Amino acid sequence: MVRWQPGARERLQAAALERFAAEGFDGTTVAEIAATAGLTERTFFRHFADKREVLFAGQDEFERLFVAGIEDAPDADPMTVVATALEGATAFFPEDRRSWSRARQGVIDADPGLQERELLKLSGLAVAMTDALCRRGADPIAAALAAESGVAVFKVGFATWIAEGEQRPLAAILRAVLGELRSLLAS
Amino acid sequence: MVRWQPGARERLQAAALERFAAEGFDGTTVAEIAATAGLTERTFFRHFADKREVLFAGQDEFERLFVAGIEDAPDADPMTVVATALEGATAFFPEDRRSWSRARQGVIDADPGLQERELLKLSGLAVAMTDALCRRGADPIAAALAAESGVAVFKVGFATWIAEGEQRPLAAILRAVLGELRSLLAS
DNA sequence: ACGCTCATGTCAGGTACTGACATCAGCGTA
DNA sequence: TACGCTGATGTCAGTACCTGACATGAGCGT
Repeated sequence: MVRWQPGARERLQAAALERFAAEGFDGTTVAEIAATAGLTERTFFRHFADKREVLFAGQDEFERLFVAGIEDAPDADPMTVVATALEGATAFFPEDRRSWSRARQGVIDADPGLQERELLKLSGLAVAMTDALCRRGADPIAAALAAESGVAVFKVGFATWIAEGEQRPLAAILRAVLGELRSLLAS
Repeated sequence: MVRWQPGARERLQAAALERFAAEGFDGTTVAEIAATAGLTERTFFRHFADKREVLFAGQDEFERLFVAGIEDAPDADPMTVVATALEGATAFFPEDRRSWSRARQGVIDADPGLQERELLKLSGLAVAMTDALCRRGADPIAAALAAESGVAVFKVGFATWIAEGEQRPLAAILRAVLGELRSLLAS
């Protein structure tokens, strides 16, 4: 007889998303999530730094993918490098994740606290990209602007991707949004 | 003999910034801040929705200034309109606020929780700008990108403004940063 | 003198989060 | 087999954030 079942972390994540979607983020206590996963509150906090973080595990991997995309891109100006990395990062969001992403985003959009956390993650992404660009020799201001622009394109593109009725894959959307941004700033 | 001194809100804000700078955000309790201001914890929460918010009161006014700048701008493409609004919003940060802004930013940069809140405020700013641009008839995607770009320029410019040794006024810096962004995306 | 308003105080309570210590299955090793 | 180590989990106590309900009392109009 095992004392504890494996996959505690994943069970907690699944339980949290389910409960948040049903009762709302504020309407769900950590103790409830843990109980749903067959664990205790204390164990939840051993797996996740705080209640919000349970929805954002895996972001590190996404960030690493993005940074790797920058490091591996062929020599070019910062914005083109970012565009290349943007392309590569879409591998993190294959088609079969679209409806799951929609559900998760719905939960986040319903709570300012979760939005804060998402913005912090995206900001961390921009910082990591900026650093990676600087390591390639880019000017710091140019690197920061390119990274922030890349994140802005991703935000707008991702929102479009999970919008009702949207059919295009994320990569195609990101290309279109980036094109729009370029023409916007050409004036 | 008065039962309570006026300016409770301002006293709380001053006490909070002082304590945060000295003991750190986490190392300061709301009860301490309130006591420093000669009030109780409960009163603190009547003035500010949560502990973080005490550092961000006044952001609404800044946002209104920004939106007004967009509404009053002469007819032009979205990015030019945003550039005009950016110009006008610098009135919120006159020279004599620079060192105060530096101190406040130092406190924020030292705590992830405060960074989250700052990002949420900036995101709210971008949303308000997007809406204002849409009301002027801009395309939603173009409006969102212009607003996000404007906020990115402001972030980078503001960080430069409060950097050690920087002399230029904010407006001049923002013009330069925007120029840099334009040339970055021209390729 | 009366009552209204409104900022504040007081108190009880819920929830997030943390530190310290206990438990116990699995596993290697003597 | 017996022993002890490891590591995930449980238990418990405690702090701080935040909220709802109710009390207080100065200022003000009537």
